[in-house]
Amino acid sequence: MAVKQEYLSKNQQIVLNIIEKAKGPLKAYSILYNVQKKGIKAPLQVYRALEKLIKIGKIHKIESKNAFIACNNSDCEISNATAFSICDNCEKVKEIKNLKLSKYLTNFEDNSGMKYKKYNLEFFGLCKNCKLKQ
Amino acid sequence: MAVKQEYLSKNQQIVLNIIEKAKGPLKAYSILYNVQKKGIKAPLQVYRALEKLIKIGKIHKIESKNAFIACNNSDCEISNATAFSICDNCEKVKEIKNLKLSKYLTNFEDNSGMKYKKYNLEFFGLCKNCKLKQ
DNA sequence: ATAATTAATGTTATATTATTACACTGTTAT
DNA sequence: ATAACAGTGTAATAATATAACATTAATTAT
Ligand SMILES: [Zn+2]
Ligand SMILES: [Zn+2]
Ligand SMILES: [Zn+2]
Ligand SMILES: [Zn+2]
Repeated sequence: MAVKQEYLSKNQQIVLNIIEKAKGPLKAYSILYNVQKKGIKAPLQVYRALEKLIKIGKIHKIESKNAFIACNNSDCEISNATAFSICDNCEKVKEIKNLKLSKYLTNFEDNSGMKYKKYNLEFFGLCKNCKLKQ
Repeated sequence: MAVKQEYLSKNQQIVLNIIEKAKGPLKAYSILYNVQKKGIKAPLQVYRALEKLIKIGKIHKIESKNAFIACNNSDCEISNATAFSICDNCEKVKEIKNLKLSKYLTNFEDNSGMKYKKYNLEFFGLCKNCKLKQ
């Protein structure tokens, strides 16, 4: 399978680096504060980089948190089929890789027979750590 | 099955009414403008009502749109297990009622054996109307 | 019945998230 | 060389959401 080579611009690379280094999802303005030493000064520069990175599947937006996380799947094709687990307590977020799940949802037809070309699924609960501590 | 009776306050009822009458999801500030004649003056009054209505399952938040829609399921239990279809073109949103899907997701275990107590799923594609017009 | 507790309200101010508008630069295609 | 496109920089502003504080109403416990 031929993988499309994506060249990242300076700002896109800076933003991607910081998201990839982070332990959890980052918010746009937190990214901004962290990259100001690198010359990125304005929100828009961050948002533009985020937009591109999402488009090419390098990162995803966690919608319920307005935050951004690096893609955990080497397979880019799955970027229009995303699933996450989110801990209600410590806010830890993990991208779920599960072929059965993604197949099930990609092939899902609603009652009217309609199929979809993209989905985003967010699961909530307590992560292992937080479950133990209770 | 005993259904817990929920009494809505004045503001909650006003906000619910307008969301239920709407054809599609409403944004918080659009709700605000629409209820100012009824005496609700500030964003916080709307957000507080929304918070409560979400909690009791009368409405849901469409996370990818920051908008709010009335629940389409008489069964309140499903409010922690939500699925929507969203048209990329006309932005029409429909709550998906599908027992198989909700069972599948409610019972889903990730690779580490973890189960979740809540999920939200958003499907994207073209609705029937928009598919025809293409 | 009254005190304590909880839920809701009203209001102002402010924080957070995201986009519009405009001028400019560099790269690729014909 | 010109057009088309993707990216940049900057300022201003729009849109979404919450904090803080004072007050009132409704519910529950004694
Ligand atoms: Zn991914
Ligand atoms: Zn946790
Ligand atoms: Zn519902
Ligand atoms: Zn449509």
